[in-house]
Amino acid sequence: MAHWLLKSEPDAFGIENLKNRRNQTEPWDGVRNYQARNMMRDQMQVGDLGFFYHSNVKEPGIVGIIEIVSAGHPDPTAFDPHAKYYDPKSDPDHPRWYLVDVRFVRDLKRTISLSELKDHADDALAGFPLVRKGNRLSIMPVTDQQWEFILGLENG
DNA sequence: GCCAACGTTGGC
DNA sequence: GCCAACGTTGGC
Repeated sequence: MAHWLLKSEPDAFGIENLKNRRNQTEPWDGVRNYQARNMMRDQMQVGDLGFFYHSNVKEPGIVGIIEIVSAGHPDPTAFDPHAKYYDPKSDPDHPRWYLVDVRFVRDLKRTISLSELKDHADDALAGFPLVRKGNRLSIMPVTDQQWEFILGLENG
């Protein structure tokens, strides 16, 4: 089982929104980045767990845990001319963009802030894309060691 | 609001 | 294939 981190701006869709969805489940749509697309399409598996990360807020950080509940499949919002993330270059016969469905698992007891994570950028979290300067990836892999380390911070 | 860093586009 | 221009991300 692999681990992931998924970013979202809570102004658009935060973990509170996810909790309020039917079955606390939501398609993670609107991703328009090839690296992130490839991970959803090719690597994510049902049962994988992910951190839910809030970006573009006063205190960016990890706020909860989600589970991947579907394999990658085409993102229908790319086909919809009225959708915000419509992409005319994607069509159902040759989909360009993919998504996975995610389900709320639990809140963290506290937000583990980006600044706290960066404190470990040179040791336990060395190589973790999130703490690298200029990182813009909205979906990234988390190694087992990084996952356990970050979970350990929750009680610290 | 600023701006550095990044990914994408398109001319050549 | 190169790379300048552009739009976006996202921390601060």
